[in-house]
Amino acid sequence: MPDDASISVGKREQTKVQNRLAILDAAREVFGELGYETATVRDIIRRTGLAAGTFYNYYRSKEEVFAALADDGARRFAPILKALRSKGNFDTFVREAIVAYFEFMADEHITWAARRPAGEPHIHVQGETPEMAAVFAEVKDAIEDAIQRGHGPASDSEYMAAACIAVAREVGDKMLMRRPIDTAAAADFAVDMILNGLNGLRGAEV
Amino acid sequence: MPDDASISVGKREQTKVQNRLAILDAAREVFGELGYETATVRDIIRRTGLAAGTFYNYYRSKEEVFAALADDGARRFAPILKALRSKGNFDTFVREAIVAYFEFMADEHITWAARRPAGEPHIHVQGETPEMAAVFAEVKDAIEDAIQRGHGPASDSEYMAAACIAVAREVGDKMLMRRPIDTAAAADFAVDMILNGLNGLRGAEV
Amino acid sequence: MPDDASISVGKREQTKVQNRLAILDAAREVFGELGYETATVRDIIRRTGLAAGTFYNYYRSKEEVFAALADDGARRFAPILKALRSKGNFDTFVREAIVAYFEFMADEHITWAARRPAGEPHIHVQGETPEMAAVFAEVKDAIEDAIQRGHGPASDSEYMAAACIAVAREVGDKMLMRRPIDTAAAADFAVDMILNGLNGLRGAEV
Amino acid sequence: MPDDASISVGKREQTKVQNRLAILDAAREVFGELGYETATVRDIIRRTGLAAGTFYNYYRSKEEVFAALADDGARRFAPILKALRSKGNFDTFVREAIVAYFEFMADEHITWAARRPAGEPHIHVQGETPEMAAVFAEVKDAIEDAIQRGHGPASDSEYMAAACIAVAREVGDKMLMRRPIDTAAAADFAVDMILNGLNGLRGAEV
DNA sequence: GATGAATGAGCGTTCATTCAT
DNA sequence: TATGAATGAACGCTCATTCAT
Repeated sequence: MPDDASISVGKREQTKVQNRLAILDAAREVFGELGYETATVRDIIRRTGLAAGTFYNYYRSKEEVFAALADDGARRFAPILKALRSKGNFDTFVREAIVAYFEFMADEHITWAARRPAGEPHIHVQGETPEMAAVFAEVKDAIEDAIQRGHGPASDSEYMAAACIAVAREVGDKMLMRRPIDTAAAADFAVDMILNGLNGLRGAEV
Repeated sequence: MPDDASISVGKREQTKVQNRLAILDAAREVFGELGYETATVRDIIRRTGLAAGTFYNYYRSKEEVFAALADDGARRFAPILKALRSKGNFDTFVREAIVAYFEFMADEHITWAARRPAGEPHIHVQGETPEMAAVFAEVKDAIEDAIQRGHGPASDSEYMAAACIAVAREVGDKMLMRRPIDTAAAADFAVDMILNGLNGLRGAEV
Repeated sequence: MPDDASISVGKREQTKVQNRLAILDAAREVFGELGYETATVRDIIRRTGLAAGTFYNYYRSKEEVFAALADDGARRFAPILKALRSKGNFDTFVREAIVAYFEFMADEHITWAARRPAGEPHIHVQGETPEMAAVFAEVKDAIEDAIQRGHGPASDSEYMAAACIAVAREVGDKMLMRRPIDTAAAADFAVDMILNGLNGLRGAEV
Repeated sequence: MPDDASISVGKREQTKVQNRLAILDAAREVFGELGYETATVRDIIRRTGLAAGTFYNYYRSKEEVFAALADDGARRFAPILKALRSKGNFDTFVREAIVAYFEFMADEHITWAARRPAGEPHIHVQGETPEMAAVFAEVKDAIEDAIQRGHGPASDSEYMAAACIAVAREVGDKMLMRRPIDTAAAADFAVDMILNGLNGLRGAEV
């Protein structure tokens, strides 16, 4: 028996975390490929190679895996964002939040940028992956927060937050579909767009 | 067999178009109420009062009705949009497109603004109704078109279109959830946001 | 086309009633063999040879077929019993009720006397078939009714009804297991037992 | 390893019997609360706090625990009954057997009188608890035995035993549902009913 | 012997789709 | 063509049972 027994873990625990991860990974993929609604628990377990019943040793439902995934994403992104909220002016905050968001997406995208079943009427569903949704919600909170604390323009704050998020999200999505993925350029664009609109971008007019 | 069959379209043809319409109407309602994913063919035919099999004489699947609905929406909105493309400068075009879009949405929204299954992890799915999706695509085409013909700022046109659309869509969605529905205010906001960004909206800064 | 079309029925209707009957028959058998609790919807449909989904075109659940079966049994036995309630004294009533009950059982028993899975701890479950249960309830009502109307001995009527039923049921069960089935003898025994007890039966004592 | 292992049964043996008892107790409760059919092995082990697999070190199936429970009940009741068989005449035997049976039931009933799932088509299933079933079987044996040894009336002994048991069982069941539980009154009734029938009970006739 | 995760059959049910009428 | 019952795959989920630890 090894004397480092204290740091080792039983094989059982090992396979347990492996399985849990396998399910999470499979779920991430499946949600990404099929969308939350379409995805089924069976799709997920099928992909893990585990038995049907095993899924329920880890999660009680599709909703629950989804939540787990979302928590995970949020947990990892939240501190990044939180660090930004306090310092600097609004413009800076926006820029840094966008940059953080885009980089986070770029890091993670391999998983969730997966193809969609082509022919389907998928209608522009963004951030379908739970992590994305969670990250998205974080960004949104941050922006609304900033706006409400007066660090942003005094306009219809709900519309503003919605618009900012929308731009970040869409541009982020497009960014991920290009090769190479250029987060800096995308962030530049998104920030300009958010802060100054199209007119801030243009050299030539009609 | 009635002898007046000769003076009009055959009864057959009549009921044929009636049925087709009934299915489309039912589908619109059902998609609006349940969402595309959740809606089932059964839900649709149930609402028509027709027999299950009859559905398949008109459409081969849920996807197909969806597409038909989308075509319909697009067909009705396209001319509106087309009228705008030629005249005026880009700013005007954007404003008018947005206004047209918002008004179209407001007119139609009764159908598709219907409740969503509340507790669900719904994640920002916009334009769930086929007409909306189609209208959306039209707007997008128009913007990209304008941009590419030089009637807009010379920047990354894909990002630009995406961003414009994103703002229009999100703000439009939010608009529909308020009472009263104020398309003018929403359009003002969206246009300002698109053209000048947050800084164009603000009086006070940090 | 036959001119007696008015009395014929479409082939569809025909198979519909056939299927409904097939399901009822299968259900009766299955309940008889497995018991209500153990029986599954799938057991029932499996026996019909129909597809799984077909069951649900006829009944919404196991409970519902059960109820249908019970209704059927009760409907057929109730008039027999009702005819007895008014006339005669209590002894006569008891005798005739028992006779009616036993004969009814004997007529129907082929279905529900079916074997039970031998090794199971089945614990003396009588009348497991819905028809039986229904018939039983009828008998019970009749007896309680008679007792309460004073046509019976003034004792604890609940105990009395329970005891009468118990004897009828048990003796009836045993009767069905013998060959040939002798309803007269069984009825004689049961009536004597109910009216006079063991001492009424005996010639010799210890 | 403790050196006091020698002075008592091994710890192993101790926990072994403890576990066995825990399972039996849990099973008794569960059967009482849920009924034999509805109860699952999982229900039983859940209640013991033991691991799922442990169950199978003691019993191979639900049926087996049931049998064990029944044996237990029978084992405890058998001597009581046996004491009665030899002495006295048949009437006395019947009375004493019934009294013993009713008192045994009343003593134990806390466990197995537990609620049944109310709305269910439960159909008069008696003696659902294994002990009850076993005790019941004992009584039945005793009666048949007495009858066959000539200590009872010379009639159809199978019918007689069945009828006696039936009365005892039903009246016993009803007795347990009343408050206060009056074993004496119930026994009086049952004995009169068994020995003299309804006519033995009655003051007034039709 | 105790553990408890894995297994996979099976359950009730819904659904898209077919096809005889 | 319309009908609507039949079909059977698939779904979410539970369960008895096994077996590596």
